[in-house]
Order: sequence, then C-alpha cells, then structure tokens
Amino acid sequence: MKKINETSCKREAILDSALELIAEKGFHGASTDLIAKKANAGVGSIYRYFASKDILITELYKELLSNIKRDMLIGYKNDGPIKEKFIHLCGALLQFFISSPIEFKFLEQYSNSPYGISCRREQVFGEDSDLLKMFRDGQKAGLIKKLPPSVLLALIFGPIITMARDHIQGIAEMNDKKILKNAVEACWDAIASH
Amino acid sequence: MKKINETSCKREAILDSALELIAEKGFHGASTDLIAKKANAGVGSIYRYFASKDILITELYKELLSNIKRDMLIGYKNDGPIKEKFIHLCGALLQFFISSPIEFKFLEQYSNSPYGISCRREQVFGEDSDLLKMFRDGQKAGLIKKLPPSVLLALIFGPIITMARDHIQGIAEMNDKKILKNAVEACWDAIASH
DNA sequence: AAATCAAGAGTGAACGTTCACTCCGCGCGG
DNA sequence: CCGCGCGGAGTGAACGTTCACTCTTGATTT
Repeated sequence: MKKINETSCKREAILDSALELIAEKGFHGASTDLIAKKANAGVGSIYRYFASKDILITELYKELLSNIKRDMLIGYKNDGPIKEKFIHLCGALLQFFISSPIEFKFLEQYSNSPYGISCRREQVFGEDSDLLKMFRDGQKAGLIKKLPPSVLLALIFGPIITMARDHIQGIAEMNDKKILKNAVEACWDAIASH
Repeated sequence: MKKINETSCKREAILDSALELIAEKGFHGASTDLIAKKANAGVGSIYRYFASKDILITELYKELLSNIKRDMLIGYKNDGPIKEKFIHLCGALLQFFISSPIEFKFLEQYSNSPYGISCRREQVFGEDSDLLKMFRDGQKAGLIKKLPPSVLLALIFGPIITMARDHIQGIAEMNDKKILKNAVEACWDAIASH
C-alpha cells in the first residue's frame, strides 16, 4: 500500500478516482472534495501531486491517449492492402471505445470543453500519422475519394464516435461483432471511390 | 421598446444573450450576471420570465430545434427518388449548421451535458420521421444497407456534425459548396448497398 | 536494541471567489 | 396612489486552492 515502482499509490488512486467521477458526473460534478473522498485521500493530497485540477485533468488525458495509441497498433501490419489496414485501425478504435465506456466518457467530456478546443483529432493522430499517410497512398492508387483530409477524417471518426456514444448511453446495442464489422466497412464505403 | 406582439422585448433579449454567451463560453462561463448584462437587463428580470437557468436553457433548445426542422423542410418534395430526398435533407442540415455557428455551438453544448442525455437524435427526428421512413423504403428497394437504424443514423449525423464543428472551429474550410455536396454524397455511399 | 530524529507524504479546516437565485426599492402609466 | 415591469445589491451554498499541521518511515546515534 505504499509505493509501486516509482509512482506513489496515492497518485494512481487520485487519477482513477478523477477518471471515474468525471466520466460519471462531468467536470463540474467532480469536485476536488469528491475526488479526494473516492480516492481515500485528503483534498490536500491532490495538490501534492498536481499543481491544479486542470493539470490533473490534462495529465489524465495524456495517459489515456497513449494507451489508445498502443492498443490500436497491436497486430497492425504496415505492408498489407490499404483497405485491410483501414479496417484494422478503425475496428480497433471502435472496439476500444465500446469496451472502455468510462475512458470514452472522459474523452468526450474532455473534447467538448475548453481543454480540448486546441488539441483535436490531429493530435490523436500526429501530423504524419498512419491514417493520413494511408489517405495519400489510397488517393494515389485511385482507391480513396479525392476529398480534403479533414472531410475524410470526419467521415470516419464521426460515425465511430457516434456509435460508441449511442452504445454506451444504451441507445443502441453494439454487442454484435458482425454489426461492428459492417459499420466499419460502411465507413470505408464512404471514403472509397467507386 | 415595450412589447412586441405577445412576447415581451426583454424576454427575447435575454434568450438571445444567453444563446450567444453559452455558445461562446459554455454553460459555466455564462453566468446569470453576464446574461443579464448583455441583455441590458437586471439579473432579477431573468427570473421574471424563467423559473430557473435550467428552464431558460431548455426553452432555448426547444425554440432552436423547431427552427431547424422548419428550415430543413423548405423545398422538400416527398415524392422524388430516395437518394435525392436524402441529399436534400442532409445538405440542408449541414448548410444550417455551417451558416449558423452560434446556434450550432449552443446545440453542441446542450447535447454534451446532463440536459441532452435523455433527449438525443430520436427527438430531432421523431419516432416516425422522414428519415426513418426513408431508411425502411430504401432497404425494401435494395438501395440501402440492411443495418440497424441507429447505425445508419450514426453514419450520417456523425460526419455532418463533425464537419460542421471542424468548420466552425476553423480547423477545416467548408466554404466550397462543391466539397459540401461531395461530402453529403459520401454519406450516401456509406449507407447505400453496392 | 532502543532512542532519536529528519524528511516528506498525507490531511482537512479555513479562505476567497463565484455562482444561481432572492428581495426590496425605484419609476412610470393609469 | 396604486400596481406592474424592472434593476441590482445582497445571500448562502459550493467551488478550487492553501497551509499549518500530524503521522509514517527508515537511517543514525547511543
């Protein structure tokens, strides 16, 4: 109960607590008092590890993002056909969102807030990310529509995020793996030239 | 400066002020003090017309929604080909968002908040809306993929909302009418069977 | 082995600020 | 002189943040 590796146990407890409370109640429902209580800590302890609540939140965001990137690249082969690579990346992202509702809700809160205005999707996938490279290659090969990258991204992330949200909010059941696969393929149809 | 028709001038001023401030600064940046100041009113006057800030906000949402519905149905013909009707409705929605950035920002704030959790897209288009009817007709005619309505809706609204947001936040330029048209047609490709 | 001590993790009452909301007084038309 | 539309100082609750403090731990001294 003291230290694990190099990071203190309390710090992790505070991060976990904040993640869950923000996912559940939003930024303004997750007060420092509540975060501390849920982490079995005093309010003061939060400020031993984070200079402010804002910094705690951006720290949480950064850790989450690197987890997603790691997950998405598991089993990813850079030398397959473009469509296959696309289906892999999008399928993995949708799968992550659906199997991690708390993390997804937090990310939604973060994106729709002053925090997330500056850093948008281009940060999820860096300037020369796998996806953007894939777009250029696909367009050269005549496989992908000649639309601006921002539009292509919207055609992909829009549906994925909407479906994940609907699933998590209980509006639509997305447990059927086959429907998920069909949905990702529909995203491909949106960006593919015919 | 007293009354116009049956609704007081002040009430409208307060609604307008709240719309703009919430769009600009979010719910928690738009305090009652600010709303009153911008409307050239006292805080007390807000509570003469609305029982609470929450009620003011939901009132704003309701008025906005009926405006959108009205706009979307201008020039809509119920007897054309399915694809044409689809392009009209989606194009009109995207056009509305892009040409009404303040209203769009407010709607985003509203949807991503405790207010909007219960009422989601199904309220934008009622149970037996034009869109859902169109899905059923299109599926019978073999024109539209046999996916659940929630997935079809996500494939359409996801990209439209994402593009509108990117445009309004200055991330992507959507002034080119041709790109907008291509984008809406890409949405059709997503739901069309091949 | 016991006593001592320094360091720093951990705490929560208290503070200043901000918020939604109340309440009372003002000015004006009838 | 009354009543109504209105304004804005006032109010208590809740918030993020601070700080003076206690407690735990492991090394050092006796």
